Amino acid sequence: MTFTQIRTRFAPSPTGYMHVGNLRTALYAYLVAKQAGGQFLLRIEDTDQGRLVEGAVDIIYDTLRDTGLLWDEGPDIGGPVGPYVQSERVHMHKEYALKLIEKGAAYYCFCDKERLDEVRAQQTAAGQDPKYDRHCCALKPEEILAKLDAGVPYVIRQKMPDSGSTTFHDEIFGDITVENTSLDDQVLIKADGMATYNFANVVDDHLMGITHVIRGNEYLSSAPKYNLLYAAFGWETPLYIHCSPVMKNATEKLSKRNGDASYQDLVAKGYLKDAVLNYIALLGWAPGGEEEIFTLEELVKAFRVSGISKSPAIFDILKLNYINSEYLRRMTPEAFYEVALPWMDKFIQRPGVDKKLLASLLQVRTEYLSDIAERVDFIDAMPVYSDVLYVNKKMKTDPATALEALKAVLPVLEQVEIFSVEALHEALFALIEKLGVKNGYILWPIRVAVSGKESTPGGGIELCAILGKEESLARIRAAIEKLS
RNA sequence: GGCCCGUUGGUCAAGCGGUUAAGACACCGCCCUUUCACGGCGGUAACACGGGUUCGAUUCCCGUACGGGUCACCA
Repeated sequence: MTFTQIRTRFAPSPTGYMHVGNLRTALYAYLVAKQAGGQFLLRIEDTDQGRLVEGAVDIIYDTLRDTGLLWDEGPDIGGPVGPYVQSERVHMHKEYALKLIEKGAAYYCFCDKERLDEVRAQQTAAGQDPKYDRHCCALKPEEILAKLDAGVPYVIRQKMPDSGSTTFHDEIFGDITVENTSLDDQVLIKADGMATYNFANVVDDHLMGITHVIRGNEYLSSAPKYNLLYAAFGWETPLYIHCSPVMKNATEKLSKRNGDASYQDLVAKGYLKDAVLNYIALLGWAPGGEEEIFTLEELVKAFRVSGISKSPAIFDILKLNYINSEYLRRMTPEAFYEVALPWMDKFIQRPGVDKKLLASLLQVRTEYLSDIAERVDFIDAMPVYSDVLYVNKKMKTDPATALEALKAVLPVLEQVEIFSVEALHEALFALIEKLGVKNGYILWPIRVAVSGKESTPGGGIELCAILGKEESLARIRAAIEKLS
């Protein structure tokens, strides 16, 4: 099968969570393909049967679908070059391994683990690099046949050149050259008949018409071996794009064990999926211009492989907060209300709270949805607070003036029928004018009296409107008593 | 340890032989404001180190240091 378009793939192994780094690799692969009008494929690499984790494939599907990284071909939807699950391609891998043996680029190996360990131990003790000693490479054809007939377990190894060097090109790192003698005769087909990743990915990428291989740079040092494989088959090598890892800090990669920055965790904390995707696109990639906020469609247009950086990037939750709050702020009030409602419901039990009003106040103050919790905690119950909160230099207030102000406020509020922002505003500003004082002289004490906090969503007027008449008056009376 | 790769402010990063070394986040200050936030304005802060090459190095080369990756019948 030949393809004329650009084809990329995301090829995760289903061994657990979807990390931010994985997701970024998927995103970059998607962008490279879509930008050129090509195809983005999903292939599940499950050749290590021992490490499979139940449900992991679903996490991959869900995450990709959730973020809009839709694949054109994959295990669930099929395609022209299936199957898309690596374990279902064993017969192809085996077939190609055999071809390699015919070409003299691979050979059977019957060494068992004990011998291998022993050889390794000796080499290490002698100060040499551990490397397969090619014990089975020297086997005569009849010896091989005899062992095969006898059912001796075997693997198939790639035969590396004895001399010279191999150069491969990476779009990010440039040309990298290694001495062939430093390459080990790696296993291509395992004793269980499955291909190793190192072999399967080469065969599958070729058979699937993959033109751009995008993956983490832990494969950088293996890449020369892949090129040797492509060369042995006489296949054209794909373009390589090896991405540096996303780090938790300067020395540790981001991982489930290290922290909580898996995609699922971030969404659970109330980060928007578009914001997460936007942020991770920026982690290790620089857009040409000043703009940093991109929809997926915009990323498709703006993305350039040349903008990917070589060095690892540290995941910065503060920057994610910023991106996320930017998304939140750009939403319509209605849309924000929709996403904020479940969180307000979760943290507010008091009936009668005007959540539309609250949402409008929360919209510019929220960084991620779960931080709504501490912003609204005063609604259900007055926190314990100190009277020093009444001290505000700019407003020229202190506990004494606050007591005075609240005593003046109470009768005025008692006269207000409906606690709407408009009605409260009118009544209180009339009082302010009558008294000839600064706004804050009256309003600051109200805020503290009804919330017990110095930072709240909205000022005293909004807070009273949210709490309603009965509760607001009760809190103000309690405050007067507390101050007296 | 061998091999491979990387290193610009606290973080993400632009830069690609001559620049006052962008921008964003964070931080600080000011303004606005019924606080915080938002918004506006301004500020602190960086080329890991040592040698070359060059009229001139953040940029090119070589070392050193630090960090990462890899040396599996894991991917």
